Parts: sequence; structure tokens; C-alpha cells
Amino acid sequence: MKRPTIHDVAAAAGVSRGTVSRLLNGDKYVSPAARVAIERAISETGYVVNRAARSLVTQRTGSVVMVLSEPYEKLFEDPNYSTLIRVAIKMLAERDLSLVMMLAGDAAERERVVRYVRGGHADGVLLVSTHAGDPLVEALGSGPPAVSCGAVIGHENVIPYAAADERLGARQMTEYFVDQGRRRIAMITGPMDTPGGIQRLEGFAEVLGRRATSKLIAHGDWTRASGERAMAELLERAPDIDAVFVASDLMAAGALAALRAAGRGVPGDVAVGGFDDSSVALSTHPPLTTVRQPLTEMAQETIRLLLALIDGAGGLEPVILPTELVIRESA
Amino acid sequence: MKRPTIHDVAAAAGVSRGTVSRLLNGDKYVSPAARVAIERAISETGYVVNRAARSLVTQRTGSVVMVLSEPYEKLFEDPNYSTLIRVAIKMLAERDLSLVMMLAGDAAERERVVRYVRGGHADGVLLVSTHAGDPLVEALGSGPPAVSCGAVIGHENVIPYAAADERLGARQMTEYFVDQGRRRIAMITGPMDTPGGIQRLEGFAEVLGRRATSKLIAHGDWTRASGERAMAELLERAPDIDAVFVASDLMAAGALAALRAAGRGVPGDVAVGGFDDSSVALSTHPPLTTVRQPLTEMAQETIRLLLALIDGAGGLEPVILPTELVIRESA
DNA sequence: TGCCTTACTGTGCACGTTCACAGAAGTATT
DNA sequence: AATACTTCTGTGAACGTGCACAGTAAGGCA
Repeated sequence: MKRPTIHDVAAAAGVSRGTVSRLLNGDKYVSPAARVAIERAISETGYVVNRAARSLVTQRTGSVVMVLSEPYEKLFEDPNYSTLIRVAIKMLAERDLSLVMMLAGDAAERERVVRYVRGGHADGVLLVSTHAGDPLVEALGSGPPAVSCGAVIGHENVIPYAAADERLGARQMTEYFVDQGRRRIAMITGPMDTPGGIQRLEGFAEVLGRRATSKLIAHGDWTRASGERAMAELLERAPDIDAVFVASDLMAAGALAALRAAGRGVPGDVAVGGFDDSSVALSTHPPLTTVRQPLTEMAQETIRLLLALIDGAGGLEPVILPTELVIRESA
Repeated sequence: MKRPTIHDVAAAAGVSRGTVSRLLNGDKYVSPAARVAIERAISETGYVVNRAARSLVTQRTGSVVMVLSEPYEKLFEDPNYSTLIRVAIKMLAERDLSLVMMLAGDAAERERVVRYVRGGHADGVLLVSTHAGDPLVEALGSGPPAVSCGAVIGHENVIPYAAADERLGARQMTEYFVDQGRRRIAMITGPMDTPGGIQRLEGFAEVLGRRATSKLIAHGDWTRASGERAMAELLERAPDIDAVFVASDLMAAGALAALRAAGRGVPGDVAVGGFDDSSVALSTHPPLTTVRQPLTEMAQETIRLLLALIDGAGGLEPVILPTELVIRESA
């Protein structure tokens, strides 16, 4: 049994293809009589527009591709992704756009993405966690509009984005430590080719000034294990630290383990601050004082930017959203 | 500047459209000379096949839709999803299929999914965490092939699936408790309209027999908060319990908090076992003894089933994969 | 020589839609 | 009464591809 076409609907409604098409596409010139007849015909026949045929003539695909640049292992450890995916699906659906997912973790995958996008298979591109210097950005060149959730280092003026105010969040946590009377404040950063890695450190340094010496700064890669390692390293380098700002909750969980192993009490001996307010923050002991990012709004603003670009807008400014300090028991 | 078509490639290679099409689609009858000429023409022109045009004639879309039935809040708390998405994208890409994501958390969204799928916009459907009695399954009816990652309660014989051996995992944990000499073993289950909720309880009961009384069983909904609540409830009902098997790590994290609040030592007073071996299991204190599911294999087998169905296979059996006990410090 | 098979190539058509255009019917304006 | 404008409708063409079919050339075999 064949799927009904626009012809079938037109015949059933006693009008022509053109009129049905006009109704479907929201054209204003459709008489009330035709309107009801067509609507009945559509529901009777169970007609659904054929996107392939539509794409062929409109040169639009009705889909947006989300490109995940993170290497596989780390993919989705971040709750950020789930919110973004959820919000993206919902907001795109309202415009009848569907969300296609692609991976871009290695060269072969990036090649696929470039072919896909340049081949005209997407009306928009949604970059996620694209690292500094990622060749993908250049390769995408002048294709369909692209935005990013979180800044793309080195392309801040090319790829519009929505992001949390990373520096603000870092300042909030660091100032809180200072206000609590902590004297030797250390930091465990994220990778220094990501905005979260760079800007959280900048915020930290803005508050502490010259007290933020390199001896008090260790680098992680967002994983729990790296947080544990970095904490052990810090304790060795500067045994007298009494607070540590960790650039992610997951790494902070690792840091807590290292502190426990070293026999330091939290928050008694050392205060620990995380970042993200992910589910991990509630599972640790003690629960983590952390910085909450407005994940939902970040996702919404990102998609809004993309939709605006698809609609032909240009020269869009990045959207920077405020963070919030969440005080629990670790600091 | 227009995108090159198959015509342009044919002209550049000095052959006809048909020959180019044959090469593209792997037909055997293409002369070596034509082959090299076409391949050069393709790379010179930067030709990429137009999927819309192809779909129109082949009646295939080149995409598979992943339907997320979980209500939004819980979406992606489970690491299961990230693995499945990653594996799905990778395996589908090898067949030049792309992954489209859709939500089916409420009636309106289900309606969208049904229209999309029945409208012929997907070559296959990948169900995730579909609850018992979900009307979506019926509504999808005789559309393109559908599979599920994890059983769909009530449709086990209709929708092929790959899943972990939930009962086995529950038995492993329960037997471990028994072997350790625990006498009063309780359980916190998941929702009883999910396979994980039902079957993990079944495994538990298989080992304990009549010792698994309803007094020792409390129900949660996979969230941390529900685990905490259920644990408090159990302590009230049966203060003498010395072990508890919690059907997910996240709920186990909640249970640990309740035990700490009640002044019970873990594992001294009460042994705690989780399920999933998610990242939460390492962040708790003490780290959770838990049951690991072979997530990657589950995902691979699920996609393999779907691809087989798309290729026309029928009568596929479910794939059940073994779990593994991971012993840490909570039991 | 004639005929069959194998290897390969080109052509017309159909897929289902949107869009530009032409035109009809009704209404307001001159 | 003629004209212009608004509202609405139908029609042909085009989008880029795969497929069925027809056709060609070369080689093997009787």
C-alpha cells in the first residue's frame, strides 16, 4: 500500500496540488473552504509530507547536525551534553527541524562531517566542545551557519556562541575562599585548550593576583583520575594549602580521594570547590560546594543563535550568562 | 556557485550519468578506465551525492531515528545513553546511515515520532528505555524495523533487543552478600515498569527465596533522592538489616547518605551494592561495589540487530549479555 | 560464418515536492 | 463603465538521482 502523496490529498479535497502546498507552507492565500477540505483530506489519508522531495526543490534539508568533537572516552561525562541535546531536540522540533548527531573525534570522522555539511545535508551546524585549533572549523568554511555551545578558542568572532561566564564563576569561588579566611589557595584547571580550562584559571588569577603562583596551579584533563593525580601533586609541592578550586566536579571528586588518602580533612584542613554542579557533586562526601552554570539557558541561547542565523541574521554577538555559587559542605 | 551534480561529474569524466551512478552504488560493471576517470572527476569537482534526490527514488532515507522515551529530567543520568549514542553513530556511519534523535516523553512528542516514522523519514527505529505499556510501540506498528536497547516489557517477542542479563547481575550481588555471611539482606528496586526494575528484583528473589519478604523491599525511581528515601524507609521497617542491594549506583549514592545520616557504618554495619558501575560508583565514599553491564557490547549488538533487520532479516532472537561483579569497598 | 554470452555504456522516466506564472473571480476606485 | 487591485486557484517545470531497458563491442564456440 503506497504512501499518500500531495496529489492524493489534492484529489480527495477537490483542489490542486498548488493549493495543498500553499496550505502546508503557510501561504496566506487559501480560502476557508479549501482549508477545511484539505485539512480533512490530510487526516483522512494520513498524509505526511515527503521531506526528500521537498528538500530537492527547496535546497533545504530540514536538519541540523550536532558535531561532537570530544574524544570518545570523555564524551558525555559532562551533564552539559544531555541538557543541550534535550533542549536542541525540543527547540528544533518546533521549527520542524531534526537533530542529526555526528562524531568528530579523529581525522576520518572530521572528513565525514565536512563532506556531510559541505554536501548540503544540513541547514545548520551545532559545534560542541570544539578544542582550540580544531581543523574542522576551517574546513567547514562557508557552508551553512554554525554556532557553538561554549566558545571556540581562536574563532570567537567567527562562530557565535552562548556560554557561562567562566571567569565570573571562578571569581565567585575564589572570593568565597578568600572571604572564609583561606590563605593558601590552589587550583586544579582543565585542559588549557578549552575555554573552561583557560577562563576559569583567569578568573582565579584575577582575584588572587600575584598570590596565584604556578606552584599552586596544577592541570587536569577533566577526568576523575587526573583530579586525583593533580591534587597529590599539589600536596607535594605545597603541603600548606588550605583550599583548592577544582575546575570540574568530577576532578574534584578525584581531589577529595587524594585528600582523604593524605589524611586531610575537608573542609577542616582543606576547603574544596568544584565547578558544574553535576550529579557527582551530591554523591561525594562531603557534598561539593560548586559553581552552577545555567545549562538550560546556555543551550536555549545557543539554539536561538543558530535559528537566527538560519533565518538570515548576521553579526551576532556571543551570549554570556551568569553563574551561581552553590554552597554545600566541602567549603 | 552551484553544487556539482552527477551530471557534472559524468561530463568531466567523459561518461554518462548511469556509469557514475553505477560506480557510486557499487555495481560491478564499470570498466577500469571509466573508474579512474570518474574518481578523478569526483575529487576534482568535490562532488557529494545528493541524499534527497537519492531518497526520492530509492524510498530509503539513509537515517535511523533514536527515540528517547525517558521523561526529560532523568534523561542521560544513565551512562548507558552516552555509550549507545556513540556506538550507534559509529556503526551507522559505516553504512552511511545517520542518526537522528527524537524525544518521546509526552503524548505530543510521541505523535511527532509516529508521524515522522510512519511518514517514511527513517529506515529504522532505535528505542531506548521504553516503558511497559508505552503506546508508542503499538503506534509504530508496521513501519520500518525497530529494535530496542534493553527489553520492551510486553513486547519482548515483537521488538528484538540486546540487554544485560539483569537477573544474573542481581544474583551475583545477592550471592556475594550471602557468601559474606550477611543475614538480613534488603533491596531497593527501580520502577516496576522497566526491565531493570523487574528483573533485578527477580534475580534477588531467586537467590533469597522466602527470605526476600516485602518488608525488605523498597521501590525507587532511579533518582538519587528516591534511593535516599527508600533507604530511610527500609531502616525504619527493618532496623536490623545488614546488607542492601540497590538497583542503580545513583540510588545507591542516596542510600549511602541515608545510612550515614542514621549512623550506620558501610560496610561494617550494612553492606551496600549498586548496579551499573557508572562514574558515580567511584565518587561515593566508600566506593561502590557494583554490577557492571557490558554497555559497549549491548550497544553493538543492538545496532547489529537493527542493521540485520534493515537488510531484511526476520525472526531475530534477543541478545542477552553477561554482567560482572565489581568489588570495591562498600560491600 | 553465425550465434550466444559477457562486459560495459547511455537514455528516458519516475520519484513528490515547491515555485513562478498565468489567470479567474470578486471588489474597490476612478 | 472601465480599470485596478486583491484574493484565490491551477499548471508546467525543475530539483538530482537510481533503475529498467536497450544497445554496443569483444570474445568464445559450434
